[in-house]
Amino acid sequence: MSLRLYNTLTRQKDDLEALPGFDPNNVRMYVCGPTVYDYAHIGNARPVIVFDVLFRLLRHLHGEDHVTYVRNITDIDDKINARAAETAAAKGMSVEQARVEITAQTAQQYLDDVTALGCLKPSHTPRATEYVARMVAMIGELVTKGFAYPAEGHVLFDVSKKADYGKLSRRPLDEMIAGARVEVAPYKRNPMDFVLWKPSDAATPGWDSPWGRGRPGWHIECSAMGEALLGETFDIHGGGIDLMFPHHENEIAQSEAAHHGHALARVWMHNGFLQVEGEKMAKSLGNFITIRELLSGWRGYNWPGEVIRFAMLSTHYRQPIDFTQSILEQATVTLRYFSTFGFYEPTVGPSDEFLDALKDDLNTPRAIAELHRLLNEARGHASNRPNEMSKPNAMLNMETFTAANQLAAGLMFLGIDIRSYDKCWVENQGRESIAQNLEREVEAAIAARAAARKAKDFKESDRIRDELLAKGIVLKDGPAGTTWEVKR
RNA sequence: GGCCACGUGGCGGAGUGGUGACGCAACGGUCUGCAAAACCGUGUACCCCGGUUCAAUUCCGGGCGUGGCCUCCA
Repeated sequence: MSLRLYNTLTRQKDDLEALPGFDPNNVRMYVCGPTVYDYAHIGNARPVIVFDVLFRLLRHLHGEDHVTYVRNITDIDDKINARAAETAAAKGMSVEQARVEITAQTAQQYLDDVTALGCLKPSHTPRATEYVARMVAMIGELVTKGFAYPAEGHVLFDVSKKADYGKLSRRPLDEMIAGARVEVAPYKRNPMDFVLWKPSDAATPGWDSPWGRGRPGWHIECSAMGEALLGETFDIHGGGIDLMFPHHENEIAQSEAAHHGHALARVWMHNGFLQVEGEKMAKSLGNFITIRELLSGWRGYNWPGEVIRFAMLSTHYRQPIDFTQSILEQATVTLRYFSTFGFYEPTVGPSDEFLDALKDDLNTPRAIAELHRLLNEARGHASNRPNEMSKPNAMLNMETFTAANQLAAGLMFLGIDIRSYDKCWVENQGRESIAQNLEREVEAAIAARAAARKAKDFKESDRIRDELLAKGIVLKDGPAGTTWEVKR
């Protein structure tokens, strides 16, 4: 089965490998990365996780050396400048120094956060400021070719020169103009013309250009970085659905205009929007959740990255997702079950059904359903062998082995290393010391309880069990003896 | 105001022109000193109103609801 991806351009699932120009030895993907001025929030996490799974799938299908993934870092932007101006005033440094400091710091936080969510490092993480020269050159080409014009220190893209402008979002130009609520800047020829370059005053970070000192517009950054690292045409361009217009539309206009009309990307992918507890996430509503916050304490728990990631992948990427404490709790329970059989270093790949689900437009919920099937298979067989069930590190026979192995492989494929999961949770509960001595202590207590039970001293045995329960240890009496686990 | 998505059982969430996956929760049972776990089993859903069709949750139209974009917010 080949990889099919829903393409916003065609509004259907396209077979990636069948698209003209696709080269299996050079698969290229670009995803719009963060603007680094503050902690990334949970909404930012969605595309990162989704396209990380796609990155892993592409590497699996075509080989690690044949896939290039670019996720940019926008480190020049008016919000950053505003933040930098504040910091500069407070610390008595130049705005440019402050900008460099803020963006470096925030970019590192971002990387730490998404790493905690199990995301691989992209092949390249270019910073916009490193490509200003290329942006200036590209803007120059657009002016020369008649697609752009300078006006009052700005350079604007003339959308009327691009006949198919609007083809991604499928909104005709006249309709956009009619519906526009924005006040049109007087120097624009056409209300929908957008900025490629804008002037900077002395207090604002800027670069020299043929049109004076200034800074690039947002859209041109991605066009320049994509071209520099992936070439004129690449395979997949991803991002949140809110970026479809105008950002991605404008990227297409600029890049195609600069590249003799050659397509920018073969497939455009957009992940759905995220809400929190049924509402739009907004600072004003008080439901703004950063990744850092989830990891370090939200609603009383330090949610492991694996849990956040799994919760995110339990909904198909194009569907809207309602991010709630409840989905985190459900993900926690599920991963705990999986962990029973997921402790193996997989020696086989994921099952075919698992891979087929992912190859069908990244259908992670279906892939997860397959993991449940594998769990049941592993369990079903184990249940016939009471001595070997329940305990995480139990020995399995060959039948259960394959299922358990495929389960572990599937989880690893999704970027979830179940082996670190229980450890994570124990640490969350602040029981690090217990984690180290846990096994010995608990085993000793279980032995004492077993002796009490044998002597029919149930008062004592219950006391021991309650004592362990108070420490968060749940005992389970099975036909083959007592096992235990850490209660969440 | 214009354009566009989504609306599946108590919750999460696939999918389909014709017996509606899967998981959690619930319920019954086996087991058990009790409980939990495990195992077996059970029930419950396709927003509303029209239309097309032999047949619609699935296609079309309208409505309602939620959300997105049109304001360099993933």
